[in-house]
Amino acid sequence: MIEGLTDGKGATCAIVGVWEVLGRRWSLHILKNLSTKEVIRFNELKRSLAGISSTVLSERLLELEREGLVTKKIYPEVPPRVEYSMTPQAKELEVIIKELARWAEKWKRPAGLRVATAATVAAQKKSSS
Amino acid sequence: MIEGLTDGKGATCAIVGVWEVLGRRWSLHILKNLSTKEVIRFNELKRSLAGISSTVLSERLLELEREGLVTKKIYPEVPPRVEYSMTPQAKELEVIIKELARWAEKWKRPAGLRVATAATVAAQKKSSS
DNA sequence: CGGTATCCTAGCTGATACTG
DNA sequence: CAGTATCAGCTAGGATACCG
Repeated sequence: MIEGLTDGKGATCAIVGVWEVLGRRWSLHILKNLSTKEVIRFNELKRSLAGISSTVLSERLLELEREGLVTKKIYPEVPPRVEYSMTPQAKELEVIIKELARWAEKWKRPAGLRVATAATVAAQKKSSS
Repeated sequence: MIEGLTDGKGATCAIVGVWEVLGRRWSLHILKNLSTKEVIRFNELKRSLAGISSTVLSERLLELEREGLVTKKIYPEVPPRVEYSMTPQAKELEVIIKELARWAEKWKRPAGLRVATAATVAAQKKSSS
């Protein structure tokens, strides 16, 4: 039984908030890139995420900040400088994500190899009847 | 540095496939409900997920099956019976999700309490200059 | 019972343009 | 540099209807 999700009563769901944010496109990649340096600036981050737009990056960062995973430090200079970094909370999360990555690696099936699906099973039964 | 994601080279990304599936709505809840019983039938599962439609449940289950997290067993009876269950792979994942849940619980901030955001920080600097 | 087929909509996403 | 504003396209998700 997985804790942290409701039993259908609509209660707490501690996971759900983070899950929604992390499930969004780019979130995980942003976190990954943040984990490579202590601090990182907006455009530096953007360059490292080939294909992301300022709009989306900015939005993702805001969401991550709201979830307490990212800290933003603004230097009131011209030109402006903003540095992003991971919070301790995010660093703990990183550990779990690494486990997840290990899990994914462990179970990764070679591309093209498919397990027998229910459809396959059904077909077998049908042809043998 | 989080492993399992590309370095921007477009390579492996073992996590990404699962992540896309798990990030979708209901996926986690389906997994949770599967974890409460050895096997579960379609409509039983549907009833336990108040609000989900057959369309989406079916879709999610197919995705989870493709990711190797769910097994489907079809009994060629009338009326048809289909049983879903978690794979060993999914049971290992469950452990990680529990850790994630513990993490979420640990860092959960009481509703309504907000950390100082960058906007707040900027405002403070501005008013003090 | 256990789905698929179809359609519709909200929201995410990204491109473009602009600003302090 | 570090964003926002605006708009357009697409897709995920859900409602409904139907089928083996």
